[in-house]
Amino acid sequence: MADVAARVGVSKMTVSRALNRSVESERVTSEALRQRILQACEDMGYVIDQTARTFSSKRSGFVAALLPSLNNSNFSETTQGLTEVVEARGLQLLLGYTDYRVETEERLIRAMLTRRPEGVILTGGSHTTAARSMLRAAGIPVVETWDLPAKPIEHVVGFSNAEAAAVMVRHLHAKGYRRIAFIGGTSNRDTRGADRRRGYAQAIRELGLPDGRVISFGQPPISMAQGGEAVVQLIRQWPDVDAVVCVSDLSAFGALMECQRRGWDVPGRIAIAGFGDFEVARAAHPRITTVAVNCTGIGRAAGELLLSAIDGLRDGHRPPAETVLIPFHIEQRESS
Amino acid sequence: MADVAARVGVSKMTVSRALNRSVESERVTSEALRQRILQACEDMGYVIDQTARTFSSKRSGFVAALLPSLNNSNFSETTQGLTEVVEARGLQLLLGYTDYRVETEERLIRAMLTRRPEGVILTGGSHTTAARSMLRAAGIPVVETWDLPAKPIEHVVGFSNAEAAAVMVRHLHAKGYRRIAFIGGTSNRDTRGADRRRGYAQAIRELGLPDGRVISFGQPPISMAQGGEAVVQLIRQWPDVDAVVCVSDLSAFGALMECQRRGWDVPGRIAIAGFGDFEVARAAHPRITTVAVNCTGIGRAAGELLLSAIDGLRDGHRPPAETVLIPFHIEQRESS
DNA sequence: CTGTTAGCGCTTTCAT
DNA sequence: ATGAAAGCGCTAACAG
Repeated sequence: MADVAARVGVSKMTVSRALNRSVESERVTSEALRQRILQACEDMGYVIDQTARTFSSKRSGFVAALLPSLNNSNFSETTQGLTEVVEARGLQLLLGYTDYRVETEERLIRAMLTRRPEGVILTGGSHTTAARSMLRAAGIPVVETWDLPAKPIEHVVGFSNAEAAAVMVRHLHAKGYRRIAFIGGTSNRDTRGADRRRGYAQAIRELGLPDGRVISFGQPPISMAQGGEAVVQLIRQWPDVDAVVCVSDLSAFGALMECQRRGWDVPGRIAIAGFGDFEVARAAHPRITTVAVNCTGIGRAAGELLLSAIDGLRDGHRPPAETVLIPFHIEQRESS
Repeated sequence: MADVAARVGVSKMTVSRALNRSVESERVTSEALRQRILQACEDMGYVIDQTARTFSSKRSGFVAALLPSLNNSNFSETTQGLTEVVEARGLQLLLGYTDYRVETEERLIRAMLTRRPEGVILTGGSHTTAARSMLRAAGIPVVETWDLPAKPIEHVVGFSNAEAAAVMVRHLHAKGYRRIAFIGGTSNRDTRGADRRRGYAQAIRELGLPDGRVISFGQPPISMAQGGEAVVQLIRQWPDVDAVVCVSDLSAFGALMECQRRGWDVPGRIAIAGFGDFEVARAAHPRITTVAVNCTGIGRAAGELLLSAIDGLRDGHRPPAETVLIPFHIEQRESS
């Protein structure tokens, strides 16, 4: 930077300001001078050292987003929306994936925080105590997504997974189904999955339908193959079942394919519903009834919430914690 | 750090060394003292400032990996393998996604480089000139994966996509199919897809089969829905076709479902083959014949190559560029 | 094995 | 609008 300054005939400070003009909107250098400086940087192949900048200014220029999985069209779309919003503001998005494990999430949060992100986006509302306190201590804005945690860390953009599953049960009930089962994972590692099961169970009770028809199969997130195995077990255990709500479209799809393999008509023998409106649910034959969420919208809203919180913090105040509800709806398709 | 040092009654430097003992394997402080220091850090709630550490030491402690998509089980598995290897060495993996666009990749590389990663993992062998020169200038190890670029940047872990597609064509030919088509995207944005098409075309020529039966449909990576539309167009255009190789399992699956919707028997009316051995190919009914690659193996090999290059660089020498070939094989299933 | 000294490249702060 | 000086928190290098 000193070399560039020398070449243009100004001080390091002026170069620094010219380079940061784009980030801050304050006008500092004359546009002509600024262009000369930028040109000189280009000519000399100079790029600012972000590590020194971060170190000195306490602003890292990045935001961390933690995803449970890198193989999920829902989270992928959310990330897309997040990227749009955050990069438009000149912040970089750095991703990590937790593999649906809170311990991994904790490790990642710790690692990310040492790099001083300006904000953190989490997926879900379930975190270790250590993770919570680290985030609190860091004093940076946090947004939890895809969930409606009972005790949010700060901001939230999501919906009630329990309510969504309940709505699906009521929908199937309205279509005339009466012996409605649920397929999900064995543990509560995927807390959104556990919430959906809870919502299912409650709706069943409220409607006075025969309950307890729950197949738990495999470590979440359960796979297509596990969905297939689960539906076989389901029909063996409760032969009278006429519909099944699956914890996700992936297991729903696995169940659907297994039914076809065994010659069980869907929805004639059994109706199948999924969750998430994954691509596979739209493409399958028959197309799978599912709960559709505006995934990109979650990302955008989370990004905007985070940005305004970051802005607030820079201006010295902390905006109050906000919760943005994202609507969902049932996509009624051929599988029910 | 000074406070911790004061409390333990040593110098800052000793604290620094104790904290870095875990990373470097050199033994510096006595274990007892080290434990006391670590305890003091814990008690005082002190965590090292990674940004200062990075700034001072020129070691960021992270490796950047760029993925084309966050919704692809192949890349997800590769990342899993990469994570294992890289984190075992105390390096953090920071992810970015390019959306299959070289311009986005270039922007990401620029942004990552300002944070001084110790190495970079790229997907594919196609990059902008600017990206290549930035990476070269950065002087850090680079590994390209999932491809066999003609002019690699440095290290490579991959296989020939063209050859893999050719092997699939020969496999179908051996099974008796003669009028074999190809479904892929319209542009060369997905270069691995373009390579596969090239391999297909060459194998067709070498076998003396009727050629030109290529449907290009939509911007890559082409979706399930587009695979479905493409197969309809294919059968309309060349009604004599008896098999189709799809650029990926996703489009193969879309084609398969569309055939079922229209009552075209698979593989009776038309055989369908995919690429990648995605979960959906194993779960579909009928199961989809595909090219299976050891995805996790690619990630592990890439990570190991990168680590040894980083080690070499720390010891002051640059290990010669290496290319690791990853084997692939045909999974013959029910769709052909 | 431990301490001392001197920065790393930038921005903050305070002048002008 | 621009410049000069003073660090940010840590580690490299060297000395003991």
